[in-house]
Amino acid sequence: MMQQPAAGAVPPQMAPPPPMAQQQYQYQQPPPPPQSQQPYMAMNLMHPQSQPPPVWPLHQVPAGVPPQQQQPGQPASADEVRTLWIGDLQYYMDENYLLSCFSQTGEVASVKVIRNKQTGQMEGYGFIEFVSRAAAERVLQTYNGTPLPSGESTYRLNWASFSSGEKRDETPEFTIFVGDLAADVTDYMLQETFRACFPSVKGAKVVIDRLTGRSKGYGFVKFGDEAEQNRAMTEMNGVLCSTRPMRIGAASTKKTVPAQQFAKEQCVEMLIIFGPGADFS
DNA sequence: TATGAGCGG
Repeated sequence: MMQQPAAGAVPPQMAPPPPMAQQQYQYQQPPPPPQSQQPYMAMNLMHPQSQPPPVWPLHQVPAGVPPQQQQPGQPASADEVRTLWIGDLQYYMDENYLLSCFSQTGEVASVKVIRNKQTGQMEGYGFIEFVSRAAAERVLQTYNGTPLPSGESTYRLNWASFSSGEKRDETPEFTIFVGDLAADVTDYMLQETFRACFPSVKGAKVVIDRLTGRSKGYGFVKFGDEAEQNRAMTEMNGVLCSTRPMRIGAASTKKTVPAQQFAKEQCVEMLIIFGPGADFS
């Protein structure tokens, strides 16, 4: 059941990586694109009503890029899992924005950003359905961890769990806390600062104040390798990121501890469900 | 300033 997508295996036919991948760091804080001049609005996708529909149907996907050929042997079937979950979205990243991010693949079937039912405010995550599982897989492999067009954060993608059951990436990760960050440090800068020395870096997150949109001055870096995590704790402490030396600490609480801890939690859950006298033989 | 983490219909 633990079938992970092959890491790093990027199919050669994949469209060029996301728009900002070439621009390594953007040191100035890029303001959210104002509604009026967003490039992604130039897609004839404006809905006649004031509220955009929650899902853009396939036939409305911009015609700029012709859809890629279906992979031979991988036809889209009704039950095939082809939806990705996307997180870490900023408040202004709506369906149009997401669509523009992935439109160059020509393989987006629908896009949905989740909103609060009461307030209508976006919750910061959404779903992207592709025309095939292969297309979703390619996007997951090539986009995940790369900067969004805005440059301020990185794509956080995973298989959508509702329809996919086991597909979510549950590989272990080891997280550190990074404090004392300069105000202009982005997810991507933080990630690349560490990745230069530690290839197992899986991602980085600068914590943003949801109200002000500004950095709270601290963040987290995830490693795939525990030894690198430990090494980074000492070797990167005091190292400059942007204009200030970072202060590194252990990330507190759960979720840092993978496999073993997970198994333990499962056991506890079994105990709660079946009681201490249960016979599992 | 100092410890995120959000999976719908």
